[in-house]
Amino acid sequence: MSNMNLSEQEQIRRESLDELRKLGINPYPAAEYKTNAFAQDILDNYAPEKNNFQDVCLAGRIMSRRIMGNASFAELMDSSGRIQIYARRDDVCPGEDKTMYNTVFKRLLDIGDILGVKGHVFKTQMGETTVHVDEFTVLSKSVRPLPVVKEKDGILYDAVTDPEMRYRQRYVDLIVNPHVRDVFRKRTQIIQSMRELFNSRGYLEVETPILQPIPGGAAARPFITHHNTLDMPLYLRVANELYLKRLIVGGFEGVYEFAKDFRNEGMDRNHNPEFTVLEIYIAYKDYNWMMSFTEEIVKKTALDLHGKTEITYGDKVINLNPPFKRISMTDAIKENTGVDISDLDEDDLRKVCDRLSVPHAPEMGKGKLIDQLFGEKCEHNYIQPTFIIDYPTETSPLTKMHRSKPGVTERFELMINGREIANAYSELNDPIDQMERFQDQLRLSEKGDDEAMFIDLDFVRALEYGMPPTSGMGIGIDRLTMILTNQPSIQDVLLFPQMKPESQKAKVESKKEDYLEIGVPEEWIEPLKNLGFTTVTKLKEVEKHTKLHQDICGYNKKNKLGLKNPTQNDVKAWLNLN
RNA sequence: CGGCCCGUAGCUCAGCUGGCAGAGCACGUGACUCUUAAUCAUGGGGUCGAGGGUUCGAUUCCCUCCGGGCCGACCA
Repeated sequence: MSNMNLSEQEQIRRESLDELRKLGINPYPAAEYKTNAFAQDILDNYAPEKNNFQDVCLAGRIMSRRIMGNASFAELMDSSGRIQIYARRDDVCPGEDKTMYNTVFKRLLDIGDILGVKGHVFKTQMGETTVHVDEFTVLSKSVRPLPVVKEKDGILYDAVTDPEMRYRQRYVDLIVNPHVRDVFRKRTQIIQSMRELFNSRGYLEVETPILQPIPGGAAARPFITHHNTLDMPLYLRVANELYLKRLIVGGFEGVYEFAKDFRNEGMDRNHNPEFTVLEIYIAYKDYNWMMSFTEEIVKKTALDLHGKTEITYGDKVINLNPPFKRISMTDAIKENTGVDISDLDEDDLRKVCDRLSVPHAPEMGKGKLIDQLFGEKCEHNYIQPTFIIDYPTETSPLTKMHRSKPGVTERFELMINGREIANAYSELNDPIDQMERFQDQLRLSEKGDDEAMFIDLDFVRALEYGMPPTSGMGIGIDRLTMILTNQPSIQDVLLFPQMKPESQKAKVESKKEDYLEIGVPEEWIEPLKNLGFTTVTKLKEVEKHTKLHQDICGYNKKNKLGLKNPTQNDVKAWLNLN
């Protein structure tokens, strides 16, 4: 047994496990456990005068225990919430045999175990709604102690806050931090709200490739992988835009996808290597229509979630009630810096950047410089929802030229809390223009812009067959969820945020045979490993066999192993010091 | 990639100027039939993230590494 590596509490729980088995109780039963109640439903709806919930069966995890002599309390947590249970010896054990109460309930159960209970609901003298247990079933034994979080008057004591624990072991976070489950329920609800809206309009939810031969649709560094059979590189998608537009070419009027995208870039509180984007494309619409639709989407999700459009994010109050402010990028820069860039050329823009100490690089073109000015000086100021419209052509290669303003495209981004939440265009559907824009991107790429877009010739071919005028939009679901659930970091709205792997201590251990070969009796192998001599080599590095002998005898005594101590000469022989 | 901070019992955290490793909860044993951060008594539990250095002596000081957080850079 290598129980020596387990903590005391883990060992005790494993012993309880064995004891349960000896009592004929399977700690991991296979059978379905039919419940007929949830904790929250009981708490909300139990009324003594109605005499309801008198034959309930529920299942959940033991979260706390208050063990007394012949009666005990515990708290059971199911998916809906927590409820107190009350077990009395003579109710649980009506006959002579009191084992189920005295031994199983009081001694062998632990915080963290999954338990099923049958009984009736009552109110205690203290007024707490409680399930009086007539019968209980061990449904799953927990052999690893859970962090114990106590709570009184809504204040948590010893709450688990260590981010590493919370993100790496999200299952623990979800168990002991109930509000975390709420966040993820809300995340799903946000997506459901949108899906309802889209489906009610007859738009089609689709799935498009995640493994793409050309990572198109956005300017970003992709993850690359390799397909063995085809012997070719494949990329994890950075966007699904080009595929959805192919479907509009194919004749669907509205298509959407909740897509995981992947970008091989930095990680911080707003960026995770994989993230979720809703992209939606609708034929015969333009970006003006899409702005109104975006307002409707945001308003609906907020209302469905909170019943109001005014939300709190950190120390800010944000009102998501439409209409949202609309301002062109040029006007936004004027509003925030006082500089009118509408007639400036590339050199002038550089001077403006220098004057405002906005960093820029030689390979940046006019569009990039404008983008840079906006990003540095304007973006963070738009706390209330604001549409920034009419982006430079250079950085918008998939967007239709503006119908009346030269040099800009029909594109908008929605800013909330100073961050981009949505991005949309009147989609470029002129195949010849599209091909030229792709070639411009190629030139930028040759100039050193490593995030210029790849050319997708098949996409151009699709446009050549004719795509109806279309507007498309993408919403960053993670960021929207952050705002709607008041979470400061993207890691708080991702169930399993990306983390560096834990250092799995590469445990190189010598085999049993290796120890036997140098003369160590089998019974001493485990103790030696626990003393740190996990390999024969390490053992042989010992210089004083007398010291090792002392350690071994001491270990034997301390752990009450009752083994026969080796002689000094035995130990000397293992080390080959003769 | 740079700056700052953190890593000690299952969990939350103390540990001062280098001198036997601490508390609360949890856990074990005993008492207790409506408790609720249950209570009372009592006991056990540690590779102080890893490795190296200085020192008679390192959880503490120095260096390297690993992991995490915040801020910045990059990145829509």
